[in-house]
Amino acid sequence: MRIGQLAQLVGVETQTIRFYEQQGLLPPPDRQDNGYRVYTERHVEGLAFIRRCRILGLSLAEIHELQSYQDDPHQPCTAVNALLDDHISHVRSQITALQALEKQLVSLRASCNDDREVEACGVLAGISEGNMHQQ
Amino acid sequence: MRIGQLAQLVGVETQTIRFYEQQGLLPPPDRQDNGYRVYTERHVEGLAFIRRCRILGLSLAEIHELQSYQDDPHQPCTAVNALLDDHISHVRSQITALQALEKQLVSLRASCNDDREVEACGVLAGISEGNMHQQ
DNA sequence: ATTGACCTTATAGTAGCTTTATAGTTTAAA
DNA sequence: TTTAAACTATAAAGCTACTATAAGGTCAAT
Ligand SMILES: [Zn+2]
Ligand SMILES: [Zn+2]
Ligand SMILES: [Zn+2]
Ligand SMILES: [Zn+2]
Repeated sequence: MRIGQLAQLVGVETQTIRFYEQQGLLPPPDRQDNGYRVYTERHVEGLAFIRRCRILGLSLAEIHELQSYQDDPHQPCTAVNALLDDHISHVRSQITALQALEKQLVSLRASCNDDREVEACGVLAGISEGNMHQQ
Repeated sequence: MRIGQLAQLVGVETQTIRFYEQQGLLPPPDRQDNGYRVYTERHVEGLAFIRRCRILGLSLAEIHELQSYQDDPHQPCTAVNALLDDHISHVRSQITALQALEKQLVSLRASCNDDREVEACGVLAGISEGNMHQQ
């Protein structure tokens, strides 16, 4: 199968596939005489794996790490589990930070109703005053 | 005041100040004969405003928009409030997405205890199987 | 005279693609 | 058969918000 078919099958753009190949996440496929890439079922699986990892928010580096574990299937899987644990705590701290941010934004927004002039806008005043606690 | 003093006062790096100037967020200051930038109190306020906006998660484009409102102080402030509302809903949708993600990751993690081989790792199997719903 | 701290510009790197430019190949319609 | 659409290729730039590096000019003190 050629790159366009693979792209459609997995639901990515062709450039993304070339990009993953360039980044070492997808093995370089064979080429036809005209230089066109030829993909196999293993590439479909590999690409789908990458995409599902991306949907889970894993970075390309983390995906690369997972792949290296897959290449050595008789190791204990503690490292895989640890990678996921790290990622989960990463996601959790993002959530916490965003929730604090939301609170701050909502209280800022509450300091203005509409029907004012910019000059007297509670939002702009709130930002300009700067009695904010970081983070 | 020169760029280093401004940087220290507001708590950013000098390159960041030049970057904001280049991006049109901070007005170009006067120069000494030797080419050194000379800043005034207005630059201090302007830079502090930018930084507080950044802490609130506003993009440079959004900050630029806010500045354009400030330049026209007798307009009604509805646009300012609307910008903040948009930003809040943006933040909220990020939170929602991350919470869904966390749930997915936690359930994936629960499908493996340690003490398995990579071959049998519940996490890797869970990703490879691909019975995930997007987003 | 030379060290060190400061300033200048220009350029590249970060993440994960997307977009653009330019060009060659295949396939189908006219 | 010609030609146009659709596909492929590579290389390079663009996106965000900086950060880092390089190579050099300026200034005060030693
Ligand atoms: Zn992660
Ligand atoms: Zn307002
Ligand atoms: Zn926003
Ligand atoms: Zn496991």
